[in-house]
Amino acid sequence: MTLPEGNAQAEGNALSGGNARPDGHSVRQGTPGDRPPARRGRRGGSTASRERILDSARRLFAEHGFEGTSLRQVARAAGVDPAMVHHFFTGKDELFALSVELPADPEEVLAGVSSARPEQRAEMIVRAVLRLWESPAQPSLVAFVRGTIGSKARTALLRELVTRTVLGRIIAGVPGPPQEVALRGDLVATQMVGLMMVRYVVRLEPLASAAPEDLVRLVAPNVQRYLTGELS
Amino acid sequence: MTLPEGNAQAEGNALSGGNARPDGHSVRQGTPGDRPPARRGRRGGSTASRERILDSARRLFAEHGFEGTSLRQVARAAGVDPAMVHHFFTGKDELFALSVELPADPEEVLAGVSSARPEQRAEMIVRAVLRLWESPAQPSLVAFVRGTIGSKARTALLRELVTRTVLGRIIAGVPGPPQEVALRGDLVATQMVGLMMVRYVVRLEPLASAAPEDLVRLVAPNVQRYLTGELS
DNA sequence: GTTTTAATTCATCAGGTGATGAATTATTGG
DNA sequence: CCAATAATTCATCACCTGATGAATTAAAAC
Repeated sequence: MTLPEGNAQAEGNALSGGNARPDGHSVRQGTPGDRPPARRGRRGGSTASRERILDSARRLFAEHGFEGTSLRQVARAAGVDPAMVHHFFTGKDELFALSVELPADPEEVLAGVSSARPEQRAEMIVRAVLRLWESPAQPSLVAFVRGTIGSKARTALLRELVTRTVLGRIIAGVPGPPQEVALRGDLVATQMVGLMMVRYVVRLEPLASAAPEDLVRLVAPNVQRYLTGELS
Repeated sequence: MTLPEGNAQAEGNALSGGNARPDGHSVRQGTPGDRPPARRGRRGGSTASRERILDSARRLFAEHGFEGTSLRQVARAAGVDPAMVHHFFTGKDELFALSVELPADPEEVLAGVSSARPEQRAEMIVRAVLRLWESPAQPSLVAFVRGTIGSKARTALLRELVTRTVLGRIIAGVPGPPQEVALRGDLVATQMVGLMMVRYVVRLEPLASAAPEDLVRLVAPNVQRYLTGELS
């Protein structure tokens, strides 16, 4: 339960293997399974380390959450020295923020939603959310959820983000007293959050494998009721 | 962001403060703010340490998740030596399991649901879930969610648990082909999970403060559609 | 009243953590 | 060609982690 399945994927990088070591610094005789100690200094060719670190961070944060992921794990998965993480990023917080920051602008994802007539909005919302989560941003989003839910402080940030940048667009122009409209927005959030959690995080079958179009058909009517329907 | 707000609540426990220390073991001169080093040996009076540890564990797991919580934090919050945690529990895993294990038997919570006619089941489900989460079990449940979502492995356990002990009871007797019925169950899960997340974990307002009866009125119809309604 | 058992603390271990500063090597600009 | 800059690794630091074994004290059992 505690072991984080260390698959280091040691990345060959076969350059001219100069084993010459003129200074007897310290031969570092690790267990015989170690790879040779990786020449120092800048490498030739393309220099993709920064991106590799971000990719690994995304994957690991998504699997183990923020505190469950160490910088050394990230570095190992990226085939890179741990100090590189600090070379490219100021620390774990920045790394988390950059690998996990909302990988899509809500403004863009919900484009058109707030200008559509409220009576047709639900389908647009469901479709937009599914399109986002089916995109390459999915690992980042799962990471975002995992890292965010795990801590009370970060959950508070999420609350602010959702309230201010998402819900506002969803309920814009919905008729009714403000309190009631705000509640409608929360109810929509209820359904959408549950959909994301069950499909992408917990992955309940058969829903996790259902076709997006089917889900729109199934879920949108309920969302529409929350938005503009009778709440008797 | 990293500091876990160390409120140790140092618990007075004013017994006869014997500062006598016949053996010069090692005087342990900490920073002057330390409380005196707490006589050894068994204490008189009631012996509630085990429960205090479990309480603190629940609170901290709920706030910081599994890996975000250390045994020493738990011990400090409980006003107890860290070794006590290992005295009462075999390790962090057992502590987590015991402080966080589903604090209510699903069989009991969903009592009657599977024997009720499917057409009336939704209201019972919503009501049962809300009753559970409004009960004293709420902190444990939040802890369960936080600790569970934070790791892929534990999420898999959650998936099994939900599939086998919850969804089965919910969809028992619902007419239709098995695949479709299973999908209905997942859709219900979608709505209920979202409700719990938004109301109790993320705490979006005004929904977080709404009266349970209002929520039943608002949410149950949507759940009923998933269970037995037209899924056009 | 003595023995057994349980609760409590202390000291310590081996290892992991995030972070830093220096050394080494390549690329890039002049 | 040479200087500046960036990428990479190494060797650490101070600290925190989960865990263990022994010592001390009280309560329970007899």
